[in-house]
Amino acid sequence: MSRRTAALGTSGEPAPLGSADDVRSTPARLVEVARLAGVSTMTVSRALRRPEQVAPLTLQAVQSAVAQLGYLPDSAASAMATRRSRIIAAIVPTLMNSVYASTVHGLASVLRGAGYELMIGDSGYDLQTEASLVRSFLGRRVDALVLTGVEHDDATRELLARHDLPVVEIWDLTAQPIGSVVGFSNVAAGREAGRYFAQRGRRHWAFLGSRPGREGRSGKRLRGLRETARAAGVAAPVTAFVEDGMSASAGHAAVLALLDAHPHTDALFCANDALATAALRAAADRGLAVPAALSILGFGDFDVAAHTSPALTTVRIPGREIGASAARVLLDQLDGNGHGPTHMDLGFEIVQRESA
Amino acid sequence: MSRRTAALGTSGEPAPLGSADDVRSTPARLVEVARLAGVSTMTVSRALRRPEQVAPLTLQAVQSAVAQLGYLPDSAASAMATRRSRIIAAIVPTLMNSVYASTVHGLASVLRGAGYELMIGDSGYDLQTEASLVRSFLGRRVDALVLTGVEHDDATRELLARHDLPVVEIWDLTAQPIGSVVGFSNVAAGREAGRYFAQRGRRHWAFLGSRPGREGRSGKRLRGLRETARAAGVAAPVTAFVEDGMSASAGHAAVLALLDAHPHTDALFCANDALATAALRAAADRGLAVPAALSILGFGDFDVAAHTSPALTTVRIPGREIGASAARVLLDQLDGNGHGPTHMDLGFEIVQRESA
DNA sequence: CGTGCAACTGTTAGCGCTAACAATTTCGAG
DNA sequence: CTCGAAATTGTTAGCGCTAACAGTTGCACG
Repeated sequence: MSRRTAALGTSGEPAPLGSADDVRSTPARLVEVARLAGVSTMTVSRALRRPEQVAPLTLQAVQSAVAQLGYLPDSAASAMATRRSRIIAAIVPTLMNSVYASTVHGLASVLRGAGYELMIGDSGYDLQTEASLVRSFLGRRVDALVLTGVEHDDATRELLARHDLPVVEIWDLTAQPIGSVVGFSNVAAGREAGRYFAQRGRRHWAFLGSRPGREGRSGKRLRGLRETARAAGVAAPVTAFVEDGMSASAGHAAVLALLDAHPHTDALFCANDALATAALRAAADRGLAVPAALSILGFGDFDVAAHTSPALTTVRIPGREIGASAARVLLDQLDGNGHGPTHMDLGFEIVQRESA
Repeated sequence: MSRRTAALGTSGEPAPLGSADDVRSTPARLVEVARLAGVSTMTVSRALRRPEQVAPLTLQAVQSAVAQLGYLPDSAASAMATRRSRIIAAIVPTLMNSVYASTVHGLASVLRGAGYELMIGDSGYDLQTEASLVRSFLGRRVDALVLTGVEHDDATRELLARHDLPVVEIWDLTAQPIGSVVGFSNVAAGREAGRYFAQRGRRHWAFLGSRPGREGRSGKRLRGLRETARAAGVAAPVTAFVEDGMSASAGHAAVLALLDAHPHTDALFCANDALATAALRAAADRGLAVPAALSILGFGDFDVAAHTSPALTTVRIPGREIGASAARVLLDQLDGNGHGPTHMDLGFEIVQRESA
């Protein structure tokens, strides 16, 4: 795993800067299309948005004028007039993680298909950043908002209370949603992890997660694990926490400490696969066979999970489906199909590979 | 690597849907703030955007009115009036790949700091999709555009010619840029890969990439590799292509075929780490020791690269820096600091791990 | 051959903000 | 004091589009 700069390439192609030799004025407006087609602006507007309301000949005239001028409707102006921006915003903790990336992808593809554009913000797992993103998005007059998680800053809640717009929280469930919820039960995932350990005769469980400030998603998974421990009659799981839930080095150190303090540990549930990967290395460092001596169960089914050795057994979350469903829920509400806030549990799945 | 559904969780919390008990009218407008502060709308507008141009007492009155009403400026209206949307759009091939995700992150953080919002589109490596995204973004009147790669559909070029706005192409270099370019030389990267092989005494090179329709980034890397082969006096590299450049299974099959047809191959350069990972498995299937019998060099330094066994030696691209620099280039142009189109070569770096 | 209605097109007003300029106030120098 | 420039505030006129309503036409029907 050594890392060395072997070469730095900055040679290559030359840098002449060509310039367009194409003369053209300012982009066309609706009026100009109208003038060229010999109709009123309103007719052009209609021809573009509800062609069936316009006489075939007129339609044709408008279309050819549009083509000739290369007219592109100004959606900002349209947004002003209709008070609908046709923009939906989503805030995820990070884009670096492929699971959230698939959620975003699911959102974007459904929304784009319905003529909406997606605006993405990444909060870096920070609730204040989230609040400031929400503020900025509301200023942009987005038509709806997708938030990851069910924990939010007071400022966020206040803002959302003032601007009543469809909101969907994803990646978790809650009894007090802001609007709709599309996710899965993190508590149930923790319980299922426990059941998985119990079935395999594991008696000394441990949990590795990010420090639970308030009860975040990681904390809920721990709660579920604890519940199962109680029910199965095994000791309460020992815990280790890291500040930065995605830091491999911090995770590695935390696991070493945990294994030294609790040498009998035979099952470890990690709040995400980045931590699980670190745990794998820590186990190797201590000479523990995985899964023979220690079962390691990850969370998230990150890209890396299939490529570690041993390959990670992990909890898979249907990220893409969450995004797609959230998008559909919002579209339903926006199209006013009478749908109110929705509650969807999309579940999860334990993907068994080698580590547990 | 077996994969089995061990549990499907859909239990958990109940689903009561709370509703806000908070009465409030429509969100506040500039006029209302003005009324409350006892000044004209223009003064409020100024107080918000150029506080130094407003008398301290007035400023205070405005600020308290803003706070009291929870006023959020409508940036859509502002965009209309100023003809600046303060939105910049970026199109990347995919968000699923962490290298593009870091580019997006670099873009977003610099832009957000300057009061711009980023709108993201993923083209799925398809030039027509890119064109339709460009069309949609231009309709949104984005202030500037970031495109990945230097190959574009004619429709894209035509659209951009009509709407003259700052454009930056990233992740490659070219002698005929649309506007600015911030990237690295894919040809040079290929050449460097060859040099790396040559230094290690490899004589039978191979290349695995996506089918080069026109000459894409993958094709350029191959070209560089070929040039070095010629210069180093080794045989031209044998090649294998896959349709979907990210498909592990297709890559796996292609490499098996290649190794069977050319058993002397002792060095393989893959156009990305997903393919390289597949190659690693194919080599194992054929009982080839990596890197002793076969050097495998990847591209991209994906998350997975450090976790394969053997760990992947790969070409690292400064994705985040590309994004951040592209953002700065655009901001410079937008702020009219006299900067014209820019050409930046950010280079790359071979990260030596174990596979080559 | 007038009437009524559907189909189509046009007119008016305004979405919420800001550029550009006009008006007013302030204040120090002379 | 008086005057002019600087500082501060206000007025007017849109940005490019569309909702809402007001024509206008064509045509079936009695």
